[in-house]
Amino acid sequence: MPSLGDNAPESGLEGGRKRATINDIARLAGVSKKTVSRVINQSPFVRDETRERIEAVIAEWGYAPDPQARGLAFRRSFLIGMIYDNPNPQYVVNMQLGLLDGMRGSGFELVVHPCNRASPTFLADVRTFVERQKLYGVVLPPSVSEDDRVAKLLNEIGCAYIRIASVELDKPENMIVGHDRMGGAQAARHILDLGHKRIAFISGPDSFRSSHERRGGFEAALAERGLKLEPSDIIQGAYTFESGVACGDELLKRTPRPTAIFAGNDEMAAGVLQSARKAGLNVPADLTVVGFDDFQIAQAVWPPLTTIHTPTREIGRMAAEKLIDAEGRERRERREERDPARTEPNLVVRESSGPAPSV
Amino acid sequence: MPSLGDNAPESGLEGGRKRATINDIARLAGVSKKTVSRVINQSPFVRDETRERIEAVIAEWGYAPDPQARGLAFRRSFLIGMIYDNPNPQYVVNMQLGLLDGMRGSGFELVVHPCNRASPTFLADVRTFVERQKLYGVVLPPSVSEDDRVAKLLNEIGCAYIRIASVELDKPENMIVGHDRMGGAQAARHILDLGHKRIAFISGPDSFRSSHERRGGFEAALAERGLKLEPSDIIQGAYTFESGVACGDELLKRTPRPTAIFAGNDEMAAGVLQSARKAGLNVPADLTVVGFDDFQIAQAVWPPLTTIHTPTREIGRMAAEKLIDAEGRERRERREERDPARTEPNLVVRESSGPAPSV
DNA sequence: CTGAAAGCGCTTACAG
DNA sequence: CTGAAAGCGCTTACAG
Repeated sequence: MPSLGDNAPESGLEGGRKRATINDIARLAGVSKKTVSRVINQSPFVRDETRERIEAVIAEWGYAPDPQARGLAFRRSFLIGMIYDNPNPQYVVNMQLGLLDGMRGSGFELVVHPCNRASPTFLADVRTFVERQKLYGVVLPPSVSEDDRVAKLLNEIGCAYIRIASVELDKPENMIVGHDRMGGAQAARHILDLGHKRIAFISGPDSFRSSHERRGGFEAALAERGLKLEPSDIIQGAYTFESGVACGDELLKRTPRPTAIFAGNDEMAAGVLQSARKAGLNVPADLTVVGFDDFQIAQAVWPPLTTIHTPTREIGRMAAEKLIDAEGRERRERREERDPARTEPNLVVRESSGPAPSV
Repeated sequence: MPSLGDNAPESGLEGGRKRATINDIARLAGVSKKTVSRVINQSPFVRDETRERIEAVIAEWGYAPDPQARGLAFRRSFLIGMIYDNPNPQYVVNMQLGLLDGMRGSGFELVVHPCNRASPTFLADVRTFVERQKLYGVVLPPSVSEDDRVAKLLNEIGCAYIRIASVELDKPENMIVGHDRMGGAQAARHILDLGHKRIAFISGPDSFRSSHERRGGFEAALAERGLKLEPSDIIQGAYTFESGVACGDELLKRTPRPTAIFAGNDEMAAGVLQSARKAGLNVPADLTVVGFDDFQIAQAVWPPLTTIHTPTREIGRMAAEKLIDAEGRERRERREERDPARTEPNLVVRESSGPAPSV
């Protein structure tokens, strides 16, 4: 067999002009195109000897089926959509990278679709997007994932989907569940281990499930050690830097002041740092601050934030694999790799947390 | 004409089961599908009366041509690729949003393709991506945009492309040129206006054109006021936070110390802030720090960074429009909107810059 | 296990 | 200005 590329069409006289089609392969292998189609689609109903001959021709010519033609015949494209409204760039990029990791070598491509859940045409837009592109499937990160109307729509139009969320909102085959609750508990234990008693929590917006889960885990772990947050110890932010500053201001003017603040995400924690600086407080000597997510901001800020690292990219990879595998693809082996621990959050201790001040 | 959606197929007995095809529209309008195709493709060779009749049927049934079928016949998809290796999440997300802005309503979709320019299979990968998906066109942000091999390849395989870069590297129709040079000059003038004399510059890596342009603009504006940077006043970073810390450490231990540092991007400027804090220096009293980009980090850091805002999203919008319009689409009107000033960088003064210390 | 026919939903020549 | 035929590169029934 000639080496690849030696007499591939690209190097011939008509260099790169035309790619081989299923008809070329069929002719060259002396079979019908239907049989070539069978080996492309891994049908078991092909004699080994025939399959090998066809595969050799395919390899020799560097043939790859046209996804557009295949899609037209299948009535379904080889496109996977990511429909999202998460405002954090790093989350978005990490999620995209993770999805791409899971899609690598599969022949699928990723189409990105930011959206606005508050728009009156939101659902119609999603529907148009999915139907017009005949999407193979879609991945929904929070908070789109938390919108049952979207899941209902997708079910109606028969589009495969994976919801990424911090609680099991749907059938297991449609879910990748994060462990925000566990992360909240890790934060609580860390703060408790440092000896803090006056502890406050800045939650994210109510509309995010993660917000409730992080809080729930935090409060549960506190309760395990006999500590209970008063309603006044819990204050609501918006997952933004500015809201972190505002909540910090509010909390730090109190008497007695909390000695530790757990913020629902890094941006708000960074805001608390800002607020503490304005108040002339020293972190971590006077105040411990713990964030959540471990995005870049956690390290760019001073002091660098102790935070809960969440494996966004890994979760994305699992979501894509689940979507693709769902249809009975190979690479079942990879399942082994899927160590659940890899999707668990973990505490990263940096310099914004320290022992409770001995008052 | 019945109102849209009233007796559209979705609401019929076979609710949502089947979308109208070109054949349905042709039959309903009493013409051949070729004529429907003509109105879809805005051919001038259709009698007005015929066109209106067809358009009415199209509107009534909410018909939209299948991009996959159209792509197969056209031998070209309605997909636009973004091929990039820029490591900054905010840049990537803003660029994606800008491209999407420019594509809105056009029927095109965005396929993202991060890549590694150092990979031995890099060019082959790009080629496979473009050819297999029969991409309508691709947008190349830096530093992929600066790779002439990519442009050459794209020309060879006849794929439309737009290079986004800080210098005119290609024919105008293939370029969106940023104004990094102007931004560098703005930084210089600001620092000069504050009375600084001992000024240092932290450049990005040599492999980024923006790095040279920002420096070039900075030095030129300095020269206009009779100031010249010594080679030792220029130090090279890597556009990363860590490199900013390292360069800051290096610069701040000198005697005499610079009173102002212009860093080639915000991340490095944030690093300098960190370094200054370690050295016990007060910003801006002892040291002025100016960044470039105006990404989120510029505001999260303390003190908030004076920096050069670059309109990444707007540039992305222009790139997408140029790619699509290039093929002779309508919306020429929009051209008017294209105020060149909107793509220019501009100085954002925050708290990291102040008058030169009176030593 | 393999193939000939028809079709997916469009467009490109080619006529008229 | 309009249309009938053939084709884009695949797959789905249906035979054998």
